Amino acid sequence: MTPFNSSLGHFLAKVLRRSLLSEEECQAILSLPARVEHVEARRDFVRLGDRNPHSCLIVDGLAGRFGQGQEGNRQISALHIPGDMVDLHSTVLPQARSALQALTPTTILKIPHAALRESAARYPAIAEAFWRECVVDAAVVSEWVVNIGGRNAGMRTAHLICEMAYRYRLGAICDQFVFAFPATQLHLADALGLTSVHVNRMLRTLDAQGFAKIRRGIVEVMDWNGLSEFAEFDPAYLELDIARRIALPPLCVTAKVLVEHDQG
Amino acid sequence: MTPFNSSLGHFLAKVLRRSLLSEEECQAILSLPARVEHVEARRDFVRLGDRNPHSCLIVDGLAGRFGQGQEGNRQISALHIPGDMVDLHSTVLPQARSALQALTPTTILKIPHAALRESAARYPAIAEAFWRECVVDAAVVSEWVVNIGGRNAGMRTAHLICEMAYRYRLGAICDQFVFAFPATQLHLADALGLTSVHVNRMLRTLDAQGFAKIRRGIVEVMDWNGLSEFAEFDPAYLELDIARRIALPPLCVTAKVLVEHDQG
DNA sequence: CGATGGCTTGAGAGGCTTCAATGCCGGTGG
DNA sequence: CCACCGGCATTGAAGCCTCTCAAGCCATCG
Repeated sequence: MTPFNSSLGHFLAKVLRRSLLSEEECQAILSLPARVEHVEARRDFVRLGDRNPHSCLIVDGLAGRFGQGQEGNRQISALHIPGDMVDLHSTVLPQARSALQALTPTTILKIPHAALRESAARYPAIAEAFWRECVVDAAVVSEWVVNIGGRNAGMRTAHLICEMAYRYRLGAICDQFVFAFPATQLHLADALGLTSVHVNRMLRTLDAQGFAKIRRGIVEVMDWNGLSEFAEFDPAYLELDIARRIALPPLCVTAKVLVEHDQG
Repeated sequence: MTPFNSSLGHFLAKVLRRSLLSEEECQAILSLPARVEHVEARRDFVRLGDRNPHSCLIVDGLAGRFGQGQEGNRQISALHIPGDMVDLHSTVLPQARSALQALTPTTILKIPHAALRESAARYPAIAEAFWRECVVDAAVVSEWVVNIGGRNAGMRTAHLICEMAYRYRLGAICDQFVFAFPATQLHLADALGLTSVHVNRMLRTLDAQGFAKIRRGIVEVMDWNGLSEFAEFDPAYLELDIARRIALPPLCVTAKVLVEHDQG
């Protein structure tokens, strides 16, 4: 199994939490053609206005979506972690309305729109799954509006930490844990609509309250209950367990396929 | 032609600016089954967590999407005007993650998911068009993040006015014009992440600068160039003219159908 | 060892909120 | 027809949250 397919497996794993696919449909996703590319930190791999013939899947690293705005005061409107298809929407809307930048050295997989469209056309369930992925992404952005518009700096920061924890760990949360999240305080500031100075102060507060701390790209959650309550965090919007809630045919058939390819 | 279809025509008009559909596909949309419903001001017609079997199209009035948050400090994450299918995403993600509330007395059209899914299944172009509508909605929300997180109160307010002007007039903008936008200053405050007191001051400033004023739900733009430059407004994200830019087969065939039904 | 990038901390300024009071307008009931 | 009432707009004053500016620190790396 090539490394391509194991990355696609990571993507498929997320998709399968939200959509039920047959073994054949899973195979179709796993065998999508793709080209690996490495992007150094601070470089845009999608620029505003670009019309690329492919979507990008994050294999490794961290990427930010920068909304159309002035150069000064850059605002990040989404953060993308490994397994995220950052660009899936470009399949139906090719012209990029926001830039995508690697925040750390990042590996991406470029998947041709033609191939995505082909598998969507051939398997309606895949088309629906892709559509649903876009809808979930939108729900996350929508929650960012609530977060930035409706909460103060401390809660905002805590909420973002909660979201990233939940996404990195695919919902597997206990009271204390650690995870890698290589964003700088400047990145956090751009994502939260704050200054890096103030983000710093909020992080020190969260640490002092015993909730969580960040050191060199490693987040250490010391009190998940306290943190998530303080942030008013409700993970429902991340929709990481819909397939189970929709509960049509059982997930095990497709899960088998997934495991094979993850270990490959 | 029933009033149902003329409302669907308004929706179709927006869709056709972004997607190219055959005459038959337009017909399929126009003949979607639907039920009219009137919602009084301040009432939720979709509550958090609801699993409705239909999507809602705004026929008349104004609706707001309220993100999941505490009751105090309500944050609006989207505003929806006549012709908007506020709920299209619920076709693939039935459980509502945000409440929808009528801000003024509002008329909606409830369109069964079953019918939407059926037409999407039968006409792949319709599935793609629906998917694209969701993606455009997401782009708008994304721009709200940039607006709220990255601009100060004055620019924020101006930017929202620009966006609503552009959406109400479907991009047909001249230097001076008037349009109805029945949001109160409290609604604007909830949408902008400000207090109504401060929104009021910003509106008075915009008026004093000769840009625009709002009186009793009527926006009067006195200097579009000044206003949109002040707000750093770039309408590209609203994607109101993609079909023309994509420019595959000409639009005239479908446009004819549309006009017939709009006048019906 | 200097250069670089990120983190930390302080002091002062200012943008926005909070609290509070008044005015305006349309709707309603006597 | 008029008085009252409720929701919204407007304005002022005080205070806090966050920004700005600035400096110093620490780790990493060539």
